Amino acid sequence: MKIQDKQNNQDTLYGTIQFAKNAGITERTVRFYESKGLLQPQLAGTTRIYNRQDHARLQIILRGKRLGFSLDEIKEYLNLYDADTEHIDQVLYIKRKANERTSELRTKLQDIKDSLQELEQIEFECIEWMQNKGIKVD
Amino acid sequence: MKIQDKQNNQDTLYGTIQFAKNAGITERTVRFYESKGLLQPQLAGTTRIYNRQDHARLQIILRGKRLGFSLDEIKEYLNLYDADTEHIDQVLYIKRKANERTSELRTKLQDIKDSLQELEQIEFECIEWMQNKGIKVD
DNA sequence: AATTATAATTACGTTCACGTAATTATAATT
DNA sequence: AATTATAATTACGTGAACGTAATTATAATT
Repeated sequence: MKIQDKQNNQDTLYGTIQFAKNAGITERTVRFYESKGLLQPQLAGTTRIYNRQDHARLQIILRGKRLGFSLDEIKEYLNLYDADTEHIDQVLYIKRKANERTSELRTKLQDIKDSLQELEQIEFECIEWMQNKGIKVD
Repeated sequence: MKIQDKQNNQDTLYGTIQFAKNAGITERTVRFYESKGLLQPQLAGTTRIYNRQDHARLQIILRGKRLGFSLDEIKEYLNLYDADTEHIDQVLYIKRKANERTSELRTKLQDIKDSLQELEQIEFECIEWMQNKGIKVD
């Protein structure tokens, strides 16, 4: 038996409202993400049921947003996870896309390092300014 | 004499079009940034003249955009640079803002590290898949 | 000075990522 | 079965960040 058996593996389930609240976003946003194909919760009749996988997906979505990716880009990223790899073409495609994303992230990583360094410099100058004025610094 | 003397320090100057082209953005975007107070080029009559400082500012703007900051946030960030620090309140404010920005960047930094690790894992699985199929990998 | 080219100024349009109801449908409770 | 509560479905609105002209003004050239 596989580790992740979607049918038998019962975990905590949530409705749309709780699912949204747990992540600190609105119901509207959750529905919007589903409408864009980023989330595909199970249906109990007409009501949406979100499980832990859905939560994990949402976390990836929110992380992507924090990094400035568009929802379309995030969708592509999610596809790297749940792609059904039957043909070699699929696997190669995923590998290529993963590498592309890696490059983008490395750029952002460098951007952040640069920014952090500048901020450190700014803070240093502030402290220096205060020391020159004879002001005690914590 | 100060190192950076804006009047006497002559460097390469550009008009709006060239300035935009150099950065790989449109004229409209440059004007838009000025209208939002992110750029303040010198005026030769009615024509805008951009110098190296302006270019540096633009690079910071674009970097901020790559990291997903809004133009308003970027504007705040730019203010940390050219704030005229006369009063202690000003300096403390800048120091605090710099620290806030640092925190945000650390979060993004962690987000990126997590993402990079996941991508590495995905790539690994792709390679593994291909090896299992007996496919040569570069 | 008249013409041409360059730059600037309105001003309306657009896409993304939702917000904000209002309405409708379904589920739960009495 | 009727009522109440919960969830889902339209549908119009919004702010950010520009795009895309069209028009106007300024600068450069002849």
